[in-house]
Parts: sequence; structure tokens; C-alpha cells
Amino acid sequence: MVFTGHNRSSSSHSPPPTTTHFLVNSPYDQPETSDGKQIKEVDFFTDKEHDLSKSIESSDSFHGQKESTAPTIDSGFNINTGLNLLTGNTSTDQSVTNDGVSPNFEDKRTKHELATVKAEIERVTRENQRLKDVLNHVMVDYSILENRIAAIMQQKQGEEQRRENLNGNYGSAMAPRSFMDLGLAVPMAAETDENDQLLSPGRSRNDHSRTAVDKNCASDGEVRPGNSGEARDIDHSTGATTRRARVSVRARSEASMIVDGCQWRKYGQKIAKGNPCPRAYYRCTMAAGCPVRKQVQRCAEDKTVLITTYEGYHNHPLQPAAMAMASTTSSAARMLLSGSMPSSDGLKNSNYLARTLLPSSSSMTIISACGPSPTITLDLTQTPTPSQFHQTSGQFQLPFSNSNSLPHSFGQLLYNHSEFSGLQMSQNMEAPGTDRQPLLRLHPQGPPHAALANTVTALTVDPNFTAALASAISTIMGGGNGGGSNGNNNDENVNANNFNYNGHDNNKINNSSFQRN
DNA sequence: CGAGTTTGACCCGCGC
DNA sequence: GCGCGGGTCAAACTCG
Repeated sequence: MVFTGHNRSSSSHSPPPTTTHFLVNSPYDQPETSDGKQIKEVDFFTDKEHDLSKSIESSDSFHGQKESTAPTIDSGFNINTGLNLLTGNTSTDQSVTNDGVSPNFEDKRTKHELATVKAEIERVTRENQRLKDVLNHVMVDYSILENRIAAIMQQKQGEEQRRENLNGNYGSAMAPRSFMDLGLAVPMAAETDENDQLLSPGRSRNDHSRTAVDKNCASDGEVRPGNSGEARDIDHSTGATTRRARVSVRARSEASMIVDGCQWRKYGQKIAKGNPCPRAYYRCTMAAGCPVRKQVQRCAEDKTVLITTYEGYHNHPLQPAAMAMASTTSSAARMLLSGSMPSSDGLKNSNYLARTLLPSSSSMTIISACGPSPTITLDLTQTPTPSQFHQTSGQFQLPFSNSNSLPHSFGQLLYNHSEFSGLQMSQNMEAPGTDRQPLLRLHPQGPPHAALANTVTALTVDPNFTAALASAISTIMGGGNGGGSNGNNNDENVNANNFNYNGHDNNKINNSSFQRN
């Protein structure tokens, strides 16, 4: 229903042709082309189709033009009206026919047909653009709704669990406890706290300076009770506190930040212990009060590795370029937060383990999950093998060719995993005959949550997830070299060697270089 | 001049 | 109680 037509040579610069060869080079769209005129034109000049098709395929400019259009929707419907166009004052006017038809008549008829086709192409192009816009809007809205639904569901589950605990079920609530609350707190606390700030701008610093992130996830990862911290943050039944999930992405990049499509404003920078590279703090500025924050820091061991840690959910629509990372992080966070739930789904899908343990291990993906402030780390410092990119058979189909569909698919992939994570851990760990070594490490500090480990392991051993993740991130990362951003990549400012380690680095991490307008 | 960055100060929790 | 470290604030500064 949607296709892109390229009228390469029949632009306003081209002289009126006297002979016209129409080519419809569409391996996909002809069955869908309901326009009778177009089909008619194809059939009318079918004898030249093959040769012209070859000429198009060998044209570099053609490929360039095709790439410049949206590859996700471009169905390959290419109309060439110019390859053999001849002007009226050429000496080899092929418009003279042998069938007795007047050359003028033939010329007029051809011109008329050309004009008709051009008009149709323009109309279809406009329609195509409109549909693209609609699709983008739908996807943005869908992403937002998906996050909110997940948040609501987790909130309900958390409330149910809390009720059970209040009914005297404290002892058995051991492991699920904290993570249930996590699921409740992440989306709600983030937005509510910001709203508190927006609604109460006159509060003293002592009251409002501790923002959502600060309150909910301080250095110890626990919630600070505050004057606005109602039941959303503190579990009054058990005294347990909520913690917010983080999604950390490790990737090699010379740029100061990975391009994730969002607008960020730097609000602080610190030299963290154990890493001479400064840690920069950013908050999302795409919407007022967006609770999403991120930390960017280079790896101490390998300064070519950029560690970006995301926290919180966006509370605003995202551009398609931003949805990939946003959906990835939010879904990973959801997965992490739901990891320890004694999910009946896990039992229901016990055979999922077999599907997960595909005979291919990945050397990238999640490597760590730490206890105090649950963090899922996606290690993309090692590129996947080509075969991994093609291992999309089975349960998860990842339409990588369609970049617009990637965010949702990728997020759903993560979310799907979360449904099984509770069961997989022990089975995965003890799976006989599997010599793969999932790159799972539990940070020494804090008690490792077995459920979390299971979740991570489940993801680690799934090459589909790995390939999906790599593709998504690599797409985003590629923006530094002309990707989705403005491409104004000030690499001269991001050399890790430029960091000043005297406590106040003067390194200029030019955040604005990656901002989209 | 407004938006974004820098940077010293501050807050908070934790460990000793 | 004190120091440490993580995280944030906000005035000063820079830049387009």
C-alpha cells in the first residue's frame, strides 16, 4: 500500500520526451499496485523492462538515491522515465512510428501519459510521506503506552504482593520482596517526584534538591524518606526500600556520548573513585520534568569503552531515532525489575529453556547485574559474528531491515525474556552439556539476587537477544559518523587522553553536539 | 541574550 | 562524630 516512486530523469530539468519507456522495477509492489494506470503502463512497455532494469541496477546514483529514502518503507517501486528519453530536436527521433500514426499525435499522447504518471508519482510520494508520518506517530504513541501499561501492571502486582505480606506472609516473601517494589517504583516514583518539583518550585533546597534519582537511588541504592515520599517509595509493611533499575551500556566509541536520539543537558561531573575518567551526569531535556537521567563515563581499564548508564522512563513522546535506546533501556529495566517474581509464566513456559539454549554462545551482551542498585549491563564492546545477526529463527523474529520496527521488537524481546527469567536461572546454571560461558558477573557488593542472575543468564545465552541488542545499539552508535543525529561530532573534545585528572577535569564533553532539533 | 557547560559547594548515607 | 564517596545544585562562565 505504501511505496516510493523515483522519477529520476523526468524532473523539470528534462526536456519533453518524444519517446518514453516506462519501467516499473518492483519485485514486491506490483501485486499491490491497484492503480490501473500504472499496471497499464507496465504492460505497455514490457519488452524493454529487462534491459532497463539492468541499467538501473548498475547505476551508482540510483543506489545512492534509494538509500537516501526511507529504506523501511521503500518497497523498491522505481519508475524510470528518463533512460531513453529523447528530445524533439534530436536527429534520431524515434518517435516516428511505422504504423502510420502521426508523430505529433504520438508525441502528444506520450507527453500526456508522462504528465499523468508524473502527477501520480507526486501524489503517491505525498501519500507515502503522510503515511510515514502517521506511522511514526503511531509508533511513538505505542511506545509510551507500552511503558505505561507495564508500569501499571507492575504496580498492581506490587500491591498484591504487599497485601500478601500484610496478611502475615513475611517469611516467604524473601526474595520477591524488593524486586516487586522495584517494579512499582521505577516508573511511578520517577514521574511523581519530578511532578512534585514542578508543582512545588518554592521549596527550599533541602526539600527539593534531592531529586527522584537522588531520593530513590542514592549511593546505597535505597530510598531516602522525604516530605513528599509517600508510599510510592517506602514499603511500610516490611521497611524495605525501593530501588530503581539502571541499564548500563558498554560500547566502544570515540565520541563523548553515544547517539541515542534524545536531548541531554549536563548537570554535573565528578571523578569517581577507582576511575580517573570523569563521570558526567546528564538529564533528558526533551520535555520539562522528564525523569530520565544518564551517566557517561569511560572505562578505566579501556578508555575506548564508553559506559552509559540510563535511569528512569521518559514521560514524553520520543522521536523514532530515540525510541530504540529508550525502548531498550526501559524494557531492560522492566525485565530486571520483574526478574525475581515467582512468575507462573516461568512454569508455564518451562520449555523455553530449551529454546533459549541455542548452540551458539555470544561473547557480548549482559555481563553484570549488581545488587544495591540493580543494574543490567549490556556489553557491546565485542561485535557479533555475522551468523549471530542471522540467527533470528525460532521464537523471536527481528525485522532488522526495518529500522522503524526495531525499537518495539527489541523492547518486546527483552520483555519476553523477563517473563521467563524467574524459572530459568537454576535450570540455566545447571543445564547439562552446555559449555557456554555466559558472561555473567555479580558485583561483589551486596547480595546477588539469584533471580537477577537467572535473568541475566537467560539473556546472555540467547543469541537472538544478543544479535538484536547489537543491531540496535550499533545503529545508534553509528550516529557518530553521520547517523541519526546532526553528525556534529566533536571528536577532538572526546579524546580520553584529554581528561585532566587533577580533580576537576577540564574535559569538554560537548553534549550539544549530539542534540537533535 | 538564551541555552548549555563548568565547577565548587552542598547534601546524604555509609562505614569506621 | 567524622571522613568518604556518590549525586546534585546553582552561580559563573562560554558559546552561537
